[in-house]
Amino acid sequence: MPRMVGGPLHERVRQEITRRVIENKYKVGEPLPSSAALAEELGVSMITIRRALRDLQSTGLLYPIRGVGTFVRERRRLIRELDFALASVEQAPRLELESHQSTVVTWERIRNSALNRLDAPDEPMVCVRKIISVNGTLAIFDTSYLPLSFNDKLVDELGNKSVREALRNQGTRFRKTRLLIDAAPASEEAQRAFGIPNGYPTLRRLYHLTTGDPSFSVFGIAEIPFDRLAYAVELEILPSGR
Amino acid sequence: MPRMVGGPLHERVRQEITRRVIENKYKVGEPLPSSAALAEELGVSMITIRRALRDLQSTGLLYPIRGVGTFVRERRRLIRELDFALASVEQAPRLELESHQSTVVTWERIRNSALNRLDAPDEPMVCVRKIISVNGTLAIFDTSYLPLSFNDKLVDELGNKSVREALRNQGTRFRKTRLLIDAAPASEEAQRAFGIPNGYPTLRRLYHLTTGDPSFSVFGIAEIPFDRLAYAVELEILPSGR
DNA sequence: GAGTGGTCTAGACCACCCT
DNA sequence: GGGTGGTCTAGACCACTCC
Repeated sequence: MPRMVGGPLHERVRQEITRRVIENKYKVGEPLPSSAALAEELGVSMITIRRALRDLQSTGLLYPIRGVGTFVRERRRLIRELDFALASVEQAPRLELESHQSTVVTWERIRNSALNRLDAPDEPMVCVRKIISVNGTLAIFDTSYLPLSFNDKLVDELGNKSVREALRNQGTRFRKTRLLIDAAPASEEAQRAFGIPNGYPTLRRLYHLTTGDPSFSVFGIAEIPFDRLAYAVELEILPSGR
Repeated sequence: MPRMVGGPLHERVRQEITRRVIENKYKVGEPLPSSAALAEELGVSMITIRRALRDLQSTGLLYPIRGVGTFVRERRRLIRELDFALASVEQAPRLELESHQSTVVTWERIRNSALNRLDAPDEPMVCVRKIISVNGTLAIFDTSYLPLSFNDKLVDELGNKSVREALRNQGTRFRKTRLLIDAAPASEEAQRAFGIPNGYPTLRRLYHLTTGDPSFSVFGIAEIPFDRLAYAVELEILPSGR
């Protein structure tokens, strides 16, 4: 019954459902009508409904709970300064609550080929994987690689502090940070960590932290579901340009 | 026949096809076997094959050409300095070829709600939409809003130069730039512009350029398919922090 | 005309949740 | 038990490309 014109049926159904969400006919936290009900109401087959719903799940508008229903995802994105991670603790009081969860520490080579672009070495390193919540929302899946020998005290600290802080407590001082910011479909690990579907867009921050010692630098990737966080940057401008 | 264990069939098929692409069994520029051939070879229904192929299209690994076949997408991502757009023309010689295509200039309000986060005004402005190629690849879908009256010479310049350059030639000098960098599923406009499917991840740069005149500032969004471009940033570090 | 991918359909089975 | 979403199947039709 979506009287919208043009395009495949599943697309028109998708637009109709999107419209209803925007108009607040389908509200956050409440389930949509079931696929069967929607199929009957809109006069299309259930398969077409599922197709439309799945497309809307992969764009983050909806999420399914098996055996319960399909829900409207809440959407409010935090904004964080890109150099948030860089200012000293004293200078940039942490306005955002950040907690580090389910940290896993292993000993392995860098596998993620994206880090090649930062000239990451191909040697076994200490690998720290963790999920970071910001303001109570699971937001960041972080994998970092340290050129360290294991050290119980350090491993302990890595559990609940950031890598940067843990290393700072051990006397390491960083000099420079190189970042690559890009987007990518969620990795399989991120899909599991956040419960997001295949292909879900993520914002990534690839980092290379350097110290005075050229043999000691930290590499890593922070993977962030697109609906959780945005980075803010403020730049003064030289005379002109683009 | 994918003997991989666990998970739904379409997922195992997806992994099998991914493996073949990684191992270069399916090469860039050549078509994969047809859905029917894959269905027979792998011993699953064609529908399951199409499901796997569609998932791989939305992650950018494959792309379909109707009536011809499904192909492996070429993948090489350009890296650009985030402040590329900010340095003066003299100081940062443009290493990357950039061409501006199919520019459309209109008069409208800012519709994209993402720009609200940059405190964009709700008044009609000159809106410039264009597709920008970098090094010969369609890479950026740019929409910018200028608080201007129409001006034939300007509209002319907007056609083949960047907004910043065109305004510079009219005497405008920018002071500061606020940026938001995030990810998002491709907008419908970007889907059309780049021929990418619904839900395709994009990297976005939302910008607010300010001049000395508080009533004159430029807002805009640059939308970039995730496989085209990454932003590089280099930062000196204050004493410590995360 | 033969091959391709895209759409739409019906129907069956499963795993899961709630009551 | 009765609801939900998820998977997998078969089959038909269309639009398109290529020969």
